[in-house]
Amino acid sequence: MSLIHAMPGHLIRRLNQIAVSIFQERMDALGIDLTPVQFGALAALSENPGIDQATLAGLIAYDRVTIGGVVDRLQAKGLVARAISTTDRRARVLALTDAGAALLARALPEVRALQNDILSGLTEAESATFLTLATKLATTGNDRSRAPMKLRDPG
Amino acid sequence: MSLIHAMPGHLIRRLNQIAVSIFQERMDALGIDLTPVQFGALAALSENPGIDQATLAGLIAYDRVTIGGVVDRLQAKGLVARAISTTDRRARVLALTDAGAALLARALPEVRALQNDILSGLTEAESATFLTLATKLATTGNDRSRAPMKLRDPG
DNA sequence: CCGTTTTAGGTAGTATGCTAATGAACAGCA
DNA sequence: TGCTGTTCATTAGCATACTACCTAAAACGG
Repeated sequence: MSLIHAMPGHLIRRLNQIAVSIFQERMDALGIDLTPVQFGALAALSENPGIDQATLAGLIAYDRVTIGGVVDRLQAKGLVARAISTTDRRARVLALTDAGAALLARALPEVRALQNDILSGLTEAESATFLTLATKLATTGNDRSRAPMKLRDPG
Repeated sequence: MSLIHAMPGHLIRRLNQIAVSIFQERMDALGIDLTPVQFGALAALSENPGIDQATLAGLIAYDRVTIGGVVDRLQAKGLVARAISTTDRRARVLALTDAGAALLARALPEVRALQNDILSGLTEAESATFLTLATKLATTGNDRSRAPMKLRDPG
């Protein structure tokens, strides 16, 4: 094989390409109009209703500019409600609408199932190992990313 | 942790984000104006001069539309020469310019070095395991991607 | 209370990464 | 030869993902 095919960077890029493709394929088959990123935002909002955009971005490690567009589209689809915070007029408070919660409930088991699909090339043991190592990499490398993950209540 | 943080899809997305960030950081420090994608294209062209865009896309698993824009920018920077094929007037024959070859030569050792940086959270043994599993995943999942890798001379 | 700094969100611009559709050209076959 | 199907590249459009910069507003220090 050639220069780049064995490079971790290229391999990771390929894995992401494959994972996104599997996600979209399954959602299309179900008639659910959600991207991986949009699903992530809905899932995070479901567990943390009432947070603002910056907090949401930190929870799922999205860029703060990117999250604006994502929320725009989720709002346009009627899945997320966005309101100016009563305690901080800069902030936009987010929450799932009923339609958003319903769509998430429909998508969630499918997304869970499709995660196994992403790892279908590996055995059970290999999958567990891969997840362990990937988690370790994502954790130790978190600060290297331009949009690091930030959990709430760091106290 | 929450719903999505343990999902392979999200983890892989994070790894890609981190890997791209490390790449850009290093290239910026060196004053080299190259994205990971552009570097991949240069590396593939270095080993396969004279191929057309579709072949290049297949070699490094880029979408065929995407490769057009990538080549546009590489050409604008004077790194790649693009000419209409003499044997197939649809095709665009690509090759590195001298400047492209020189820049690749300068970038290559740095990119090799930075791959270790991407895996710096893992031990030697863990890195080897991760690479083995990632390669297996990328290989078995290749056809699931919208832009599968296609090697030349499938005979 | 006032001035400085930080933070939330936005715009503009660039680069990937995809779909759908189009035009041009090639390849195969009756 | 001519018809059909395929392939190469491009365009338009959409969705991430980032930088740099901007405004408004909050937080902090004296």
